[in-house]
Amino acid sequence: MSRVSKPYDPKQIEKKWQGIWDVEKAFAATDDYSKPKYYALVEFPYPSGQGLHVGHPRPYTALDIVARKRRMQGYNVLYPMGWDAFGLPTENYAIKNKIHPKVVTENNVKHFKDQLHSLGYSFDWDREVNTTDPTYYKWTQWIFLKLFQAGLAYKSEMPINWCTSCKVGLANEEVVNGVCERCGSPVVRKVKSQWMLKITDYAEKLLEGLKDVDYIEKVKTSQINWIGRSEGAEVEFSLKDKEDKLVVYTTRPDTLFGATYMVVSPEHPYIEKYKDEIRNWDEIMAYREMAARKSDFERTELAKEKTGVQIDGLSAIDPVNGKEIPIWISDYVLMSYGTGAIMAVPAHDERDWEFAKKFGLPIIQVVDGENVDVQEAAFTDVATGKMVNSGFLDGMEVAEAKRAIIDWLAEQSVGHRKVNYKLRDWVFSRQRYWGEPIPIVQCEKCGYVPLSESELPLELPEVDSYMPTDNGESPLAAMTDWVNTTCPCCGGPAKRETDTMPQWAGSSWYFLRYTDPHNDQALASQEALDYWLPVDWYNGGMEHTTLHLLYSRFWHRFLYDNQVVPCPEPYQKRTSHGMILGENGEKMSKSRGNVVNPDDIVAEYGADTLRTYEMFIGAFDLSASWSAEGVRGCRRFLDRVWKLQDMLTEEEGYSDKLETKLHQTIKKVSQDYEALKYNTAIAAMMALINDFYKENQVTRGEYKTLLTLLNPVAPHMTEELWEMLGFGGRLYQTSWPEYEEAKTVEKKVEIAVQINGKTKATVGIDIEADKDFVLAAAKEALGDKLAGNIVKEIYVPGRIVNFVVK
RNA sequence: GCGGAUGUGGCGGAAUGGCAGACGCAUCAGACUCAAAAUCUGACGGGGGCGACCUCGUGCGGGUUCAAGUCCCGCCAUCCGCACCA
Repeated sequence: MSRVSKPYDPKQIEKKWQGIWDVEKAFAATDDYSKPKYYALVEFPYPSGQGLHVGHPRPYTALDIVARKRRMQGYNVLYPMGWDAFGLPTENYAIKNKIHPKVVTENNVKHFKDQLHSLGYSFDWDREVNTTDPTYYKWTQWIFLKLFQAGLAYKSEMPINWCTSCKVGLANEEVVNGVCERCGSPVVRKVKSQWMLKITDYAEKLLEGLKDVDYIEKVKTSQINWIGRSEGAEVEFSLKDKEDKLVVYTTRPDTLFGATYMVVSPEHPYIEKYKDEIRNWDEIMAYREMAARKSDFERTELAKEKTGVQIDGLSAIDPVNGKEIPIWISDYVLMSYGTGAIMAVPAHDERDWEFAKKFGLPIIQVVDGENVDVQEAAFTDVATGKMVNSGFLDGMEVAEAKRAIIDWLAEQSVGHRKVNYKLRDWVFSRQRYWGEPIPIVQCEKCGYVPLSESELPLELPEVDSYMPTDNGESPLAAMTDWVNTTCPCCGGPAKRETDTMPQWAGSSWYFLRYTDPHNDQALASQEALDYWLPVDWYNGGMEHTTLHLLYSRFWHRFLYDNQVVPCPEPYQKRTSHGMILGENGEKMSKSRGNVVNPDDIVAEYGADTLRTYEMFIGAFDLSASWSAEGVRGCRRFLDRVWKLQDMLTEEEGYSDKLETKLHQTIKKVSQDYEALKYNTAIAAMMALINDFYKENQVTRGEYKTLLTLLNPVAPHMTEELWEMLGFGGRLYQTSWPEYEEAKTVEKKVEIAVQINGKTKATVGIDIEADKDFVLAAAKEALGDKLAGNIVKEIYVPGRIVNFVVK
């Protein structure tokens, strides 16, 4: 009892246990497929030159807790880690410092791995993957070939950001306020032929698949909105005195009688086609050039002043009433959504209304409602309005009118029902060096020809310069002896594709590789895929909710359709973590000077403290600000757990006084670990040890339970205590503690006694007490305060009594 | 603009519609110490009262309910993403 423990020394303890776990291969997933499996996954990091950020350990610790708990519950757990190592920053660093990106990557990976290792994660390091490893990207290329063969990869003219001074293509991120980040010169959109993946063919399947998975609601909503399914109609407007039709997509075909003009995107092909008949060509070209300088985001901003130019020389005919209406160009219409042309109904669409007001175009009301004046504001309510000025639609409700007009359009062969998606095809080409080569050659005779599987991996050649060439081609284009090859089809001369794949490629299937990472015959064996898939729990950042999550679901679904993987959806459950901000509540960044390095925290307080703090910092799915004081508080908690050994008694069971509390804590911690509520789980353990301190004693049974519950959060110190105190075996191999529901219930409770909902007294009762007894006790407790007529008596067992008094 | 979220003490944050502020931090007081640190114990939303107590209080304005931080309607403010950063 009076023994004084040696001080808690995380540095020595953590190193010791990390070594033991490595030697014992404590956390290796086994290939014993008869055991129940659990696949926990966190997004693998991009190994940047800055090293680990304190944001990384948040999700890694959270799922480490789940993985460790599952192992203690008898599961065969797969909790892997790897490197998403292709990418722009590495390439830019390599260019600047004249070091091969492969070397930069190797160094960064080593640094990251050391850092992660020092945090004691239970990753199965034997299954580490790296997207830049040719034995890995062989299969990335293999999947691309499958997509190509299925007709889902195609070439298309797409705009890239083009720096007018550097003469290179830029990523969106490298364009700041319309100018090049490096040199400050204007950036324009330049059209280039690029590889595209037809993710739009999978829009419906990707939407459907969401019904069967357990994603947190906001993630599901984001995916649904990103896919952006809408139902409407495609309508053909004839060009006056021309054969061609101008096709528009609209969700409001019911308002066709109100169309007073049309707007096409400045890039619309008809502008070129009818060049000779356009009388204000110079004006049109000037506008187009201006639009090319803006991003889609800037172009479609509603708040901004509308701009546009009427095409002088072309006009359209409204199919419902034969009226001739003018055609304008404006930058808020994008070629990438719908058909690149819209019919404008200013009376019932806000953007059209603003445009019409600015340029004095007519506004014709076709839906009527109460107190509606379309000259004052657009009327967009579809639920209550009735059709007017619309010929045969007059008097119908909007929904009814939609159906009627679509039927009519179909009868007249000038339109049809159409489902449209906001989702756009995936631009899969990058004019960069540090990415997977696209395994395609272009032959003059045979066109685009895929390499055969036996030629994979197509490795990146060594080049002298990683700079993109000044004609917008990838650096690979300068490697003539690599580029010039023979056609696998006809044996004639051919050229290799010089664009590389985007970083998204490698990360779209990495979770499959973890199941069987060393397989050289397939991306993974059928048995491994059948056993491990789907991923049971995948956690990642909100910033990956739309792109990465959707891209990887797309690839997975495609592989399922091709019988490569056993299930249609890759992830059974998806959660998201919040960001960790600086002490000042702002995003951590070098320029703000508020960056915290996890290494410093480990050195000063230990990995267990860092892990505990990051879990305690706040609600897991919300952003939270760093607090140096808060870190110290968590270290103090661990110190208090450590010093409990001085209060240890010989008893193996729970003390009578704390038995209920122990059962409650086991229940609370077990449930909270599953529900992303790590902060309240830790709070519950803090409250428990506060009770031990009050009693100034802890039994062996109680201490064992506490150490087991805390082990997933603070694995090193709990394992050390377990060994020191001779609790037997390894803590990581111990089973998870059980609780009895009946023993979590407090026998005596204090309940609130209210009058008209305001608490006036409290009364201690036995939980078993019946209603009449409790009401009587409550009345007694209130005494004189209970005056007037009791209208109603409410008793919520174990909670509250409320008297409604008049 | 489109989409997603958030708003509770001095601070981070707890609260299946049922006693708002668990747990932690900071602060203050006490114990220990020659002293400090560390540690242990206690107090800790605002206003009022010597006091058992009273009263106000969860961004703002309404509403539903015996009872609202929680549900509904309307605002305000802040943060994040937007397809070539990952």
